Amino acid sequence: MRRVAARASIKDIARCAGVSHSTVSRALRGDRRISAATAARIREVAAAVGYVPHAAARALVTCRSAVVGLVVTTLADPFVAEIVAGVEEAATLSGYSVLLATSANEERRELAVVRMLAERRVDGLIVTASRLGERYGELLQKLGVPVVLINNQAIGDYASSVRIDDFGGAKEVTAFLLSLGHRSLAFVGCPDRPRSHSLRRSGFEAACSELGPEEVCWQTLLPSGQDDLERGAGGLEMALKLRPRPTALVCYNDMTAIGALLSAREHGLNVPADISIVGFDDIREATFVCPPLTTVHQPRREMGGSAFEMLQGLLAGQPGRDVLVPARLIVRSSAGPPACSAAQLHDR
Amino acid sequence: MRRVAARASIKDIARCAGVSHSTVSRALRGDRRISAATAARIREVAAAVGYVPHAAARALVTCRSAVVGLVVTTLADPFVAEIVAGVEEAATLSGYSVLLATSANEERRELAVVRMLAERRVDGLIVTASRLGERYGELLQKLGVPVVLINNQAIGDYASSVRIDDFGGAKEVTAFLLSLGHRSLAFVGCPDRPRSHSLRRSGFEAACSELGPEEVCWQTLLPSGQDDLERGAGGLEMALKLRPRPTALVCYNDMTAIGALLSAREHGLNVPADISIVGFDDIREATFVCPPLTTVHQPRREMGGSAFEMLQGLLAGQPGRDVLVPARLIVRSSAGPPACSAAQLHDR
DNA sequence: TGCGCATGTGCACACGTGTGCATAACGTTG
DNA sequence: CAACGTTATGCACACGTGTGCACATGCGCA
Repeated sequence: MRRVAARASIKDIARCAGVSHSTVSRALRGDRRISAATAARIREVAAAVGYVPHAAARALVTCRSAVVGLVVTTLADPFVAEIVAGVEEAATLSGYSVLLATSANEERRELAVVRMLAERRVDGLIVTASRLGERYGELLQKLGVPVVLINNQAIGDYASSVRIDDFGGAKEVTAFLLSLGHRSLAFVGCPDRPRSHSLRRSGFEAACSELGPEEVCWQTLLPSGQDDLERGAGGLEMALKLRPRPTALVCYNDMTAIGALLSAREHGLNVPADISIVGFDDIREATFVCPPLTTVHQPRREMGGSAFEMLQGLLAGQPGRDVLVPARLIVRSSAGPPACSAAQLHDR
Repeated sequence: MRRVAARASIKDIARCAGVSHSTVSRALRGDRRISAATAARIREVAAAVGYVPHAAARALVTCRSAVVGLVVTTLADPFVAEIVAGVEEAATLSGYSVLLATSANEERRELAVVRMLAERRVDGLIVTASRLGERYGELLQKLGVPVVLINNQAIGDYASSVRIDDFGGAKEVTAFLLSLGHRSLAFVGCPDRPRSHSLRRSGFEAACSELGPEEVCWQTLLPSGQDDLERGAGGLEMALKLRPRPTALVCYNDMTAIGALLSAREHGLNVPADISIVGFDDIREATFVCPPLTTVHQPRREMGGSAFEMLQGLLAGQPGRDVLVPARLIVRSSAGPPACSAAQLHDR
């Protein structure tokens, strides 16, 4: 029971100021019942001894830790990292701290993570695009603490969540391609992420449907592959074999689009002259790839921020909501008008 | 004083099992003095009531929180994010949790961060490439807790730290360029980050010096600009005006190299045929840029991991060390042999 | 039987903070 | 002058866990 780090406590301050520790506690917390003179003296002593309140002790008695847990799949993904940045910023602004945990989509890690967060008695939880989201009901029960999901992939639950408008974004970028004159399009999908995949696909189809099947020809490709990059390359290969050959690819996300882009380059195709390729997410790489990617922007930082604010609302007793964040079209140069090329005419 | 979340405590278990709470505490912690039968019964009851230990209460009495603070400048930088991932992984493996804090290199934020970490009574602190590192002595005193610095930019202190071998990496990539036949080189620097800048520059110069000034011509460019991208572009502009014109640019980091690359493209120059460009860091963008960047790899994840292990060592009473992490040359296609072109001959 | 020892358990306190209630001092009013 | 309200403070307990020490029990041995 030896004390390792001997920091001044309110009892020490009380002794120095000649009052009881309760008076110190109240004075430092700004209780108006303490006389101005006493409060001033106490604050003076506190500053003199370098008093730093002990969060754990306070948490013990108040049953509030002022800590939120943030569970992500992996921080290696810059997409996730920016969401984390948004959460951290908003949390700090409200006097909360962020306990970071990585699930890596592994069952064992997830279990350990939940256990850790339970032991630390976090006030609330934010979970991004993880499998954990699927079992959020279980989570809620286990931790007994409000949970907010970001870009949750589980279909059909009605937790509090912040999601990008997958449908609207995909529809908008597809409409953009149609307005450029494209009449044969393909969607390169990613069934691993069921919810956003089906929503983006629906948005793609909705835009095409508005012109009608006699006017425009569209279909969905589901290439297999280890990661998005591979699937993108596979999507391009599949597209090249289609007749009529698509003049534009709407890819599930930017990494898929970049995969398709690199593969197109290998096939000696010029983007966008020979084929237009668009993505979704607007990751940093989209700017540097050549040509820069036309895509749909997700305001990741803001999404992290509003997730925290929603969590704060839940903690204050407000009901949960399902917030849809609008997506914004970013026009760069990977999409252009379809070349009325010999190849294309020939294909017909 | 109403309890919000009523969780079972060891006292509840004690009541159910008909023992004292001390016995429960000892049994759950594996104290051998408790008889096997009692311990088994207690564990059974604990599982039945869904007991979850209260980390804050334990921290209060043991004076150890099993939490480390991790201070970063910004998570928006994927470079930083991967270090965070490495720290988190190692910490979790050792039963520690990570409290994340962003300083944004702003004085006010830093103050708030330190205050927060002090209140939470973190056991130790890891600081990455921040201005905070410069005042680590002050930090140490204020928090009274071991600190490990990653890629610290402050020159001349001897804290525990993990650093990439800036000198060795820059020397290796420069030697590679020389081996390709380049004889006129420029280093595009970034004086904002004094320590790594001067070390990389020294590595560059050391490699060149080995061939000697009569054999090879080299110099350092210090373009101004808002960010690395701009400085890279500026570096290229400056290089184009030099006589003899450098055939290869060694850039402070990948973002600078990418800036130079994009600018070269705008000037109608072919990389690497007209000019070779290499970077440092091996960020993800380096793979996707066109042509893919030859660069020096920093094992960020591993560096985060060893920073945590060092911190654990400090907590166990081991002395601080200054670990230099070897950098590895990554050959891609932004560097090639210098064209013995008309332009170059003409310039002489 | 008395003594010493090993084993198992409980008592009581500690950690630092917050708060309901009692109380003391003081001023106001009937 | 007494009753009462207001203001300022302290007492005592609570939160959940860990641990030094005392103590009870049982066993072996002189």
